[in-house]
Amino acid sequence: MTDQPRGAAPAVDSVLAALADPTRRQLLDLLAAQGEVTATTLAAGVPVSRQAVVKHLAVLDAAGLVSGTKVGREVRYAVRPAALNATARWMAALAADWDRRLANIKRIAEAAEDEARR
Amino acid sequence: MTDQPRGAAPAVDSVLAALADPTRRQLLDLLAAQGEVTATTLAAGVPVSRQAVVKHLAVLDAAGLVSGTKVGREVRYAVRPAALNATARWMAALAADWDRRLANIKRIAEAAEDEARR
DNA sequence: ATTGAATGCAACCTCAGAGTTGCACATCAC
DNA sequence: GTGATGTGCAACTCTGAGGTTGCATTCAAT
Repeated sequence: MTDQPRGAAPAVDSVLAALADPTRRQLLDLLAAQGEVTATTLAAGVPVSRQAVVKHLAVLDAAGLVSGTKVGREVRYAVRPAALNATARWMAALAADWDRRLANIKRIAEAAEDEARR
Repeated sequence: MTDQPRGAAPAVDSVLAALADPTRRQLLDLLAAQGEVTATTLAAGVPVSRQAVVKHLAVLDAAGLVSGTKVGREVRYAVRPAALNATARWMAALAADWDRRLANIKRIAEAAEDEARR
């Protein structure tokens, strides 16, 4: 039931859901600061277990916000700005659309008021 | 609890949490399309009860995305683009910051590689 | 080959929030 | 006034996300 009106809408859905969690935002911050690190390393900088971090990284990965690269026996995660950029643009477009519609509605309302005033 | 930071600080936190729910996004869409409507009217265009809609509107209101105006015995809700705009800007800035950090990290990594190559 | 450290998988627990129903309280229309 | 319509409040259910623990597995290193 998750239809998105805009055709090119990527996974705005999942990006928003991913960003809604504060722990995940913190993880993204750590990732952006440290570049490529493993889930175990990240777990040290966050008040949850490694497993929880892994789950969060899976969500972020599904949203396209991070990517994992297997290097030997460990997995290095890194942040990917593309999906965030896309969502930011989507959001800005949505805000503009609201503005447009509101202006239109206001215009109609004022016209109706003039009509009634006569 | 839910104190409303009037004016600037739009609590990106609560905006993201509010937008994470698909039903709330749908409600925002309906609101943007119809201008000022009541919760009862909105409930007709969404597959949940009026009470559920009221709760969602409360969340959206706390995030600054909508505002309710009491007119007689009914409450007209309308969309407010400001908070969304602010969040979009925040997100774009965050993406830019990630880009900056990633570029920096890449530079450092390449320098280290050169160092090791000698 | 064995040992140690890292990841992956799975079962389990807990609680916030999405949704419902029922009823009391306003408010408009007559 | 009375009746009808709309809103607000409260109790309740229930699913899923966030978190934990335990163990199996993989890989590097000596």
